[in-house]
Amino acid sequence: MKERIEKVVGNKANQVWAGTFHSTFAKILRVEAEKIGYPSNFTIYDTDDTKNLIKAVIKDMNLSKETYNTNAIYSRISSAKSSLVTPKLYPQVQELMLQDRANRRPYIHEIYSKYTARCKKAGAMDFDDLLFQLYYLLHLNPDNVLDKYRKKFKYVLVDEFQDTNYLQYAILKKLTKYEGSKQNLCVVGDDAQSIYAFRGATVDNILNLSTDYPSLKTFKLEQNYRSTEHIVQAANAIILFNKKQIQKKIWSDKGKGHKIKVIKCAADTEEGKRVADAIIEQKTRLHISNSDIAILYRTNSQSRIFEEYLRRFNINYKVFGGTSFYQRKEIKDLLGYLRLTINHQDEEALKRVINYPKRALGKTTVDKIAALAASTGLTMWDCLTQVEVPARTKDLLKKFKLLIENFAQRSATVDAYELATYVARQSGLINRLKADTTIEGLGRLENVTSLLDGIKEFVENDEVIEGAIESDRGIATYLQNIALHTNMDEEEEGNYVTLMSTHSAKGLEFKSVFVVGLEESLFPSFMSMGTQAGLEEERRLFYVAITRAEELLTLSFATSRYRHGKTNYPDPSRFLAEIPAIHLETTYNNAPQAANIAPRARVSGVKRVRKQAILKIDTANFRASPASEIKEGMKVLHKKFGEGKVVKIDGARDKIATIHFHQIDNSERRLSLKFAKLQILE
DNA sequence: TGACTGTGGGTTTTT
DNA sequence: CCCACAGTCA
Repeated sequence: MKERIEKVVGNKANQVWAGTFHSTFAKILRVEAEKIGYPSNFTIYDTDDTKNLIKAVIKDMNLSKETYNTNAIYSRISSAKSSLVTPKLYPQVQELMLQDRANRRPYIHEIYSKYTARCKKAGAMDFDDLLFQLYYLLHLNPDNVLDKYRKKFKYVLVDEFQDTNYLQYAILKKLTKYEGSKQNLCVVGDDAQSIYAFRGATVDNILNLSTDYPSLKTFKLEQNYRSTEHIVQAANAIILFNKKQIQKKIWSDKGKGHKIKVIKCAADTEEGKRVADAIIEQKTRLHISNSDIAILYRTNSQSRIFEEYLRRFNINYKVFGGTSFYQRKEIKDLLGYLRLTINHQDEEALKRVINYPKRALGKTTVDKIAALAASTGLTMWDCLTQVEVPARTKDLLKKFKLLIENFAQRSATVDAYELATYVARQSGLINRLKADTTIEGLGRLENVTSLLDGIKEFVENDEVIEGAIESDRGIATYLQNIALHTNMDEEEEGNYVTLMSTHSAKGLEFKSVFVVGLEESLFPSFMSMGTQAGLEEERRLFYVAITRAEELLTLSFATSRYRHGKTNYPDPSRFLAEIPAIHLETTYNNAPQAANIAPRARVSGVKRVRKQAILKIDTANFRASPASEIKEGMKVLHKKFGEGKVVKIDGARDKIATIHFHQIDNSERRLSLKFAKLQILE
């Protein structure tokens, strides 16, 4: 998105804040947190941290973990927050209390309340807090912070508006709807593509818009510029099966195009092979390249089979989403140390690293600390030296505390990369990993190394973000970035087939799309098939999936599938039967006919916007020159942007150089000389 | 304290 | 099938 903006307005794009709701608000909170009683270096709890903390609270309250299922409680708390129900308010909302009582879980409000207190004590916000706390910041309006952001964001644009929830909309209203506001709000959305109801998104936000903004102007975008007619019409036909929808007729003038192909397979493994076969065929007969192809599936675990065959066929691919890099144990361990270093109160981080690598501080000791913390109201960190334990353990605890304090001291003087490297070594993590010489062990060590590389890259990114409140390269900002990292961030230059979940594919497009695993219970998922609303959301998801295709759409299903240790024999998805036969190349019940794709029919289309090429620069011979020697008119070399000419230098103390880089995209970039590593060429 | 073993349960999508 | 967790024993 930022790259597209830059193409239109040039370098000024730097001044635009563009990001997810979560990342944008986290950026604000990083500056304003202290106004609402959080430290500015607050931790962001991810789903694992959140669930672990909920588990701990349930245990502390001596409630049965069968009745109080962690996932159920989490979603209860999350939706309460997303509807602006505070822990205090919760017991007063009859509807919620009645539901809880009906489910025999009357103590949810207490868990919610204790959970919230623990987060606050730990200086931590969960994903929902980034919205919730921001709302309260604007609502309580200390130091007239509301005015500051209203002035700052004179124009607000929201994409994929159908996926916003009540709370996000409430925040938007705070920012754009007030006495004297120009109400410069522009939203783009499609109710047919609403696929996040499970996390609180509501189409009501679209419907309420004209009430909240009476001068609203609506523009219907009914022309599809992406796909050919068979695909568009099939999509139209499918969405008609939903009762709840805003009427519209999408059309395309890109010609009939290819019909939709359906592949029937005897087994999930065969599906992998047949899809790989079809990809080879498209590549050779239609000259489609890897980067024009995507395989979309309902669940991330389906990727494995396709990976296997793509590898076997030597087709380059990249899997997005799933268990992300940042969720791997070894990565979370190192991040845990870093989190604890910048925020000692972070309980989840402390529990994670206190005995890893082994320091003889096991369950008994940790339980004692946790109990003391619960009874005194102190944080676990403070209890490290207070808890009553044998003298030997006392020493070990002291040593651990000193270790972390040493990291913290060091963080004041070195950059994030040096700190992380130091922590990785001094904590014993590296040695522990090195001791494991299995293939997996080597992989884990490699992961840690590439995490360190990532931090290095982050530190060396010296471009000035204008209009940003801070352009911070500290470890706190780094941790925030990765906590809110989306899998779009992983997109990189290269000619690979894309493998991702249908959810992740929203907003993207490919010449050729394979939607796989079209079986009852899988797509639609058995989790949502039961209710009309659930089923309609699955159908919208299918709608999203097939409308990613520009020219070629292939659907596949298997009649037997191995899942959770058992072989299942699913029926084909009902969605297949909802596609009018006229758009299908073959009826999937019959044996496949010979493909009627005209040979050498070259596929055309707009090239997808890709990340700009990264210059290959000989980093081995790169030697940064001292900032003080950089003068206007000099020719300099930058590790990422290549050669450039210093156009001008502004500022007295914090000097900012405007440099014209001709190798990368012929643009001017403003770099802070405080951070910039430039080598003087002449 | 920590390694080891067996049991049992869940099982989707994402910030 | 895979993971988490409880219980056992040195």
